[in-house]
Amino acid sequence: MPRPSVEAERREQILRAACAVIAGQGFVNLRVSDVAKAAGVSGGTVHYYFDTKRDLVHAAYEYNYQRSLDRRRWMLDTGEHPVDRLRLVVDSYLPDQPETIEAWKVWAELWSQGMREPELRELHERMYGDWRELVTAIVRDGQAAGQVRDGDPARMANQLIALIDGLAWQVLLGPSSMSVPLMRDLCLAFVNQDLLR
Amino acid sequence: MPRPSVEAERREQILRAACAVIAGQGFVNLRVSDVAKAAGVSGGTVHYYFDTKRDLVHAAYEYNYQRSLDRRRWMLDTGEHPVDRLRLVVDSYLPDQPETIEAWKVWAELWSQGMREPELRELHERMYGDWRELVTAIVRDGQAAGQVRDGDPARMANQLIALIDGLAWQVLLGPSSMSVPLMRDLCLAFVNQDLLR
Amino acid sequence: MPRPSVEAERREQILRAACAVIAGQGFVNLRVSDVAKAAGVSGGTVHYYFDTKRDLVHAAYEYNYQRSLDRRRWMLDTGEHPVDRLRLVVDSYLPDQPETIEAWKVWAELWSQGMREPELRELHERMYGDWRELVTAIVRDGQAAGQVRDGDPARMANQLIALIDGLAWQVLLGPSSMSVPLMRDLCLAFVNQDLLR
Amino acid sequence: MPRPSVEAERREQILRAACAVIAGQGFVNLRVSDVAKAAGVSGGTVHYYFDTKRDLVHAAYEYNYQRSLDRRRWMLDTGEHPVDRLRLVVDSYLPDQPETIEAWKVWAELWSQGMREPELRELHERMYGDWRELVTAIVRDGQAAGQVRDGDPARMANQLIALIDGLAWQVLLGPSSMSVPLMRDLCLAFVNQDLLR
DNA sequence: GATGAATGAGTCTTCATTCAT
DNA sequence: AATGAATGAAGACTCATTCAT
Repeated sequence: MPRPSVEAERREQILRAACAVIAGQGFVNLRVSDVAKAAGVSGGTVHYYFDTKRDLVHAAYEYNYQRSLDRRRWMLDTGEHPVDRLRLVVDSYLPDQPETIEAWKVWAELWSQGMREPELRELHERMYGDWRELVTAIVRDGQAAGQVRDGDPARMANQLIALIDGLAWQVLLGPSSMSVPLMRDLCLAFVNQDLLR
Repeated sequence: MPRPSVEAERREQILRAACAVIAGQGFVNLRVSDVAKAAGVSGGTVHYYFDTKRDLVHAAYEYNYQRSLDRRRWMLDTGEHPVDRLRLVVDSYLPDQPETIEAWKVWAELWSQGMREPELRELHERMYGDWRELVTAIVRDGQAAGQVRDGDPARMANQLIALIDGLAWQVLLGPSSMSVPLMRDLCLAFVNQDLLR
Repeated sequence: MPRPSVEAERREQILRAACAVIAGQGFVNLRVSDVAKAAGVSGGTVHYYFDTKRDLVHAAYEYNYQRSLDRRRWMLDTGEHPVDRLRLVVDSYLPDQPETIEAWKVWAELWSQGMREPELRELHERMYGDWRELVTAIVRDGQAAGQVRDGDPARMANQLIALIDGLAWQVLLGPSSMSVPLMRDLCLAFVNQDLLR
Repeated sequence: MPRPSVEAERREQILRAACAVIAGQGFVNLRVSDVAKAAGVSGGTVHYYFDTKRDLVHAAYEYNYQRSLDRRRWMLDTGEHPVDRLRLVVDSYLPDQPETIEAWKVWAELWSQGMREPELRELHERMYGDWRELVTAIVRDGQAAGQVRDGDPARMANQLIALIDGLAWQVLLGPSSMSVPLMRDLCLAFVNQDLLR
């Protein structure tokens, strides 16, 4: 009697481990045996689920993205005003929780690798495009509600996102030079000054 | 009578090659034999100048930074008004020339690795701190000249830098989604809207 | 159901090969690929069982010692008179069989390396101490049986062992100058003259 | 005006350094650059005097032997009675002075390598033969003087030498288990008991 | 005579991948 | 479905040796 797919569960367990390892030691230092150990399975098992290291890592990037999205999906459906949703975007992006930090680090690895590998670049463009669209939509909603200035919503979204990204890197690389509260402050200041009417 | 030591020259030749390789294929895929080939020397020679691959790469990051700095040093000494200097900052940072793109990619690798290796993090903090200081100084000059708004110049510099960084990543990762002209436009818009009086 | 772990067996197979290689070409010329070839496994496999060349060689020295001990253990339990047991010691130590010669050569390498490496020195001291103790015990038995002269048994044992060692080196280094029968003769003469009552 | 052979002097300086390095870290770990550094010359210079590492090391063994011989030559010409000369042999062989210890260690390396390399084996046989002959001559003198027992002087010399060698190894490898005074004691006891009339 | 920059062959070691069980 | 023993290709690093100066 086949158990209701142990496979799906095991697969996710491995992907979770892979994200933790990527965040912890970076893709450069990732050995599939590390992932195996972190997942509590044998090296052979990892290859049972993922043909190559490459497949494993790509799947992990995808998984990391989906998880991030799931964590933020409520933001979209919340009844909050668009302006508040914009602020939630900022807050939800702050690398201040273990979860968020891990996600950020995995994301950062994808960026780094995406510069070289076309396939990863595509993956990234898809994900980043979604994200851009999501923020753009909020801006557009804000304009419709008369809370956000006129202007190309895509431009505004891009500026906000870039600001967040740039500051997040600063936080990840030098908490002493750029703290999470300061990052938050600078982002919200931008929202107030440049986006709100 | 010692020959006019060829060491400094050869060392730089190797570092130049290392930067090219890092930019071209990333640190992950860098083999010291690649650097050797790019520099037109033997693998042994690379190790004659750099004990380990690690040393080589760290020195390359440092070299990349110094070169970037040298390329921009004129900006500091130019007689331009502070406002124009701010615009030069933006322009000089655009990943639009082979040179700048290479520098950006190497810089990006350093960020990625800096997240894991304390020594590289320190290197990065030193460099990034310099850069932050440089932009802050221009903002301060602008305020003194009555061209730039009041407000904490460090905050303003951080915002501008973060915006540039975030957009540069977008350009490097997806020229189709974010072009250099658009990046320039968004940065200058920020300067006009948020920094200028 | 785990296979009846093949590890112990394979490990020994590799150690056997390592001893053969050490005896055949010396530690200086030992490449782990030689050991692999001699053991009929891949180079990777050797490293699967021994992290480093160093570990491999140390384990081989230990193995060589244990094997020597096993080969001689019967001497201890034999019902022979102590005097005959002393003669057996001499005989069992003669480098006259392929087996004994190999053991001697490995032992000699350990001596040589033991002069530099503290860890090997310790290993040697432990082994050599055992051996010294073993011979001392026989001498003591001989004294109890009234067959061996009075005197410090440890002194006597040390003299006999040193004589054997010194002569064995001569045999190994110059069979033409020192033959096995002559070595035997000189050792037994010492036993008769200096140890027996 | 050619200086009266700087070469011979420089050559010896290098050989002295080579012996020190061999004694200090063993042949296995000897790099010719180590010898160069110890001699205070460049690596190139070592090769100017010795074509290959092999040549260098062989010459060092030879040099070590000659130096040992020079140090002991007075023993042969001394007016002492043969019996006292035998005791001098023992004393001069004790590894108790930095000089003697170094010589012993180099000698030990030669033994170790001699087991594999025919050329070194020959070198060793020549040296060891000399030494054997020297001790044999003293024994023979002693017999002629009526101080030493009858019997084959070569046998006696071989026993004494082997005893010395075996004990010297014990001292070099484990000063805690075999001290120089004890070594001396055991050797002299052998001389008294077995050689003297 | 002496130097030290340059070389490249030689090895250890790592690790993704395979596969018998 | 899972294991882990075994593999072998890949790559960092060492070091004896060469040679232009």
